[in-house]
Amino acid sequence: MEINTAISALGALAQEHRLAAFRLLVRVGEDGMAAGDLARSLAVPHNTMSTHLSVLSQAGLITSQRNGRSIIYRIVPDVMRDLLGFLADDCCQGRPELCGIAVPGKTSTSTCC
Amino acid sequence: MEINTAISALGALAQEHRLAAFRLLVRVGEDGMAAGDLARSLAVPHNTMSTHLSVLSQAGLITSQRNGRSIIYRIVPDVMRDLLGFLADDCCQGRPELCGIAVPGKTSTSTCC
DNA sequence: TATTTATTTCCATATGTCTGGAAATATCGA
DNA sequence: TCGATATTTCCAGACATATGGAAATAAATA
Repeated sequence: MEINTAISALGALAQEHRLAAFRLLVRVGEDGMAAGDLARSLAVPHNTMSTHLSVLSQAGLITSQRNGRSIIYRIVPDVMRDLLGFLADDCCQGRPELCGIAVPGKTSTSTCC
Repeated sequence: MEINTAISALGALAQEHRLAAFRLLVRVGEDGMAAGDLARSLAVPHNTMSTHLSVLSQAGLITSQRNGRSIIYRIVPDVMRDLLGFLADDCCQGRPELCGIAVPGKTSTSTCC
């Protein structure tokens, strides 16, 4: 993962409503959720939520797809996985105990280190 | 990890110079690094770097300790580990394949799920 | 076509962040 | 005590972000 990709993903998640929306989308999985339902669920005005969703979208963390009058948002699993891998990467260069996570399929071994 | 802790940690890392400083501190490990050395290494003015270090510090990601004229900064491994766990948490509630990481010691099993 | 529903875009305001010059504080060595 | 070194704090300008009212766009339905 490129450093600028990581920065915009971290920045996108570093906001109360966006983090909440992202976590909700993660939980609902590939069914996704309409913009209006997200706004209602999180008690955020629709236009404000729309702005936040576009930030998450531009960071590549979610995608949108029109379905009739609604626009369905879904997470992009790969980007989240890459971000976790990116954050874990450094500590695994020499000091695995600092990160304490394992990333399957990262290399030949079954841990990130 | 509390949600506000996560937000400030994410926000602290979502900036070019801070992310670079943090990653450098992760790489040097518990030896840590002086504020001036960090500024020089990353080609950032000392006062600007000082501000960034205080943001990382307030987010709990690093700590400081005076050593003579220098102030040594070190990462706080637990907070990084907690943040990774926090981000991984949601996707592991039902959709482990989305997160693709394992957090040892998370529960009784050896993976986060 | 007109109406309702769903969402986005436009816009202005308020607030927060990034930056670096200059001054203040702290420590060491002479 | 003085000067040099290391770092922080203060400050102000430039820029970016968050918010929500109002209008615009898009789609379904009658």
